[in-house]
Amino acid sequence: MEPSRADSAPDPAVRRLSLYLRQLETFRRAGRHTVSSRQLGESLHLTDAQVRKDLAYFGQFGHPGIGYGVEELIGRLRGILGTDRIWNVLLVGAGNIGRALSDYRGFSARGFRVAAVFDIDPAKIGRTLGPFPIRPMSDLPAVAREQGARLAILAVPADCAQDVADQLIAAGVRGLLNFAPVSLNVPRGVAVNTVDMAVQLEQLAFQVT
Amino acid sequence: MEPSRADSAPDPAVRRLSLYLRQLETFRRAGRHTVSSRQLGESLHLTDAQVRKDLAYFGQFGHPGIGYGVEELIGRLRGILGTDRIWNVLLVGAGNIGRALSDYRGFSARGFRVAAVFDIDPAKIGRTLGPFPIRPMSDLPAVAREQGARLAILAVPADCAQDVADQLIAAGVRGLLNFAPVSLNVPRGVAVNTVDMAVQLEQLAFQVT
DNA sequence: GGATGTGAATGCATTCACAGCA
DNA sequence: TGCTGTGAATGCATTCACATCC
Repeated sequence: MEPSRADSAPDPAVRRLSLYLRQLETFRRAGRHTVSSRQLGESLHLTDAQVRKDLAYFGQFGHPGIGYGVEELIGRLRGILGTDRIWNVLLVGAGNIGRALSDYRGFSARGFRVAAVFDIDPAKIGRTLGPFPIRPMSDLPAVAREQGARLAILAVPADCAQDVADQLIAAGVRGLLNFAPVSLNVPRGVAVNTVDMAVQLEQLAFQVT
Repeated sequence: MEPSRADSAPDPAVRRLSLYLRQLETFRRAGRHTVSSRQLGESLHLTDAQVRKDLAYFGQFGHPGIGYGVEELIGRLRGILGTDRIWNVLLVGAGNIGRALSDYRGFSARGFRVAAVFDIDPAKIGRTLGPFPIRPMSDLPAVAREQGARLAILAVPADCAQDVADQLIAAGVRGLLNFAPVSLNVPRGVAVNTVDMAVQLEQLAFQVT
């Protein structure tokens, strides 16, 4: 039995998969060909057992006595996460955060391509954000279909985030990366990931106090 | 016994405290004076028991038969998180993300003030980022001391993040909000919170696949 | 020796269910 | 009746420890 995708891996394990991939790419840049669970773990402040267990949920990728092949494991993890192909991502919100994300190099380096930029503010329509024309929300259904976009980034003010989310979902988007400080309501089958910067700072304030 | 701060609350509970605070402020804007654990939980997709247990780690804030006083609980949570006063935050990195964060309204609304902006690139020194002069890293120790800054935001490229982190810690910073896609090594007593945008998208890609 | 993969044991967070109070 | 606070029970993730293989 060698599931290319786990039947039921713990959620935290899936989150760490991304970190393993990121770290493996660093090892590869450093010219390493093989890495042990202990080394991979130490670089991320995790135990070796944790690393092995996480990877084992998804298959048998290691070589006893040797460790894991860096190149090999990168390929496996990409396959599991689904980033062995390019994802077109829609970006809504041409404000400060939208601008920063529209040409964030970290996205393209990891298989994500911002495909189009939208805004709800009529005053911004027709202007550009870097190389992107800012499009009205009315273009959304057509563009989403053309680009086959299943992911979107929400970089709009809190008070219109739910409304925009609804429109994105109606246009076929299945995963939302939300930068508005609100808890979104979405139907089953749609994934949401909210990044609230103020919450992040609050957590630090608590720990530092 | 009524600990204003829990002796040992689960980490996940502390993270949710920030969400409760955010949601309570929304309830307050809506004019509500009281809220039950069930209502607070539903708005965040949590169970009522979870809400009560989380809050109970920190004290007895509720009124049986009534619920929680919105204004009262906001004050308590601010006190626990340490955001009942203004935090001066240093920002390093005057690129796209740094620019977006330097005037993110969500920070000031929640008790955080960007106090100064730094960059390692000599070409940027002396220029401005919005209202902030971009300062050289050599100014860091003095500014950190003057402002009493214990928190900092790292918005620099991955390959210099560790170096900048070391300098910030040497300057007395105790909490780092890191936007570089790397795992930072810090001494005990320093808190790190890494936000990796590509990792966030990867998680969505996995769930959507 | 050096490393993986994995059942068993541990530890921790969530949920349950109810006593107690308004 | 409505709601909180909390011990007890459950469920889930992590860690341990070892059989297995290079």
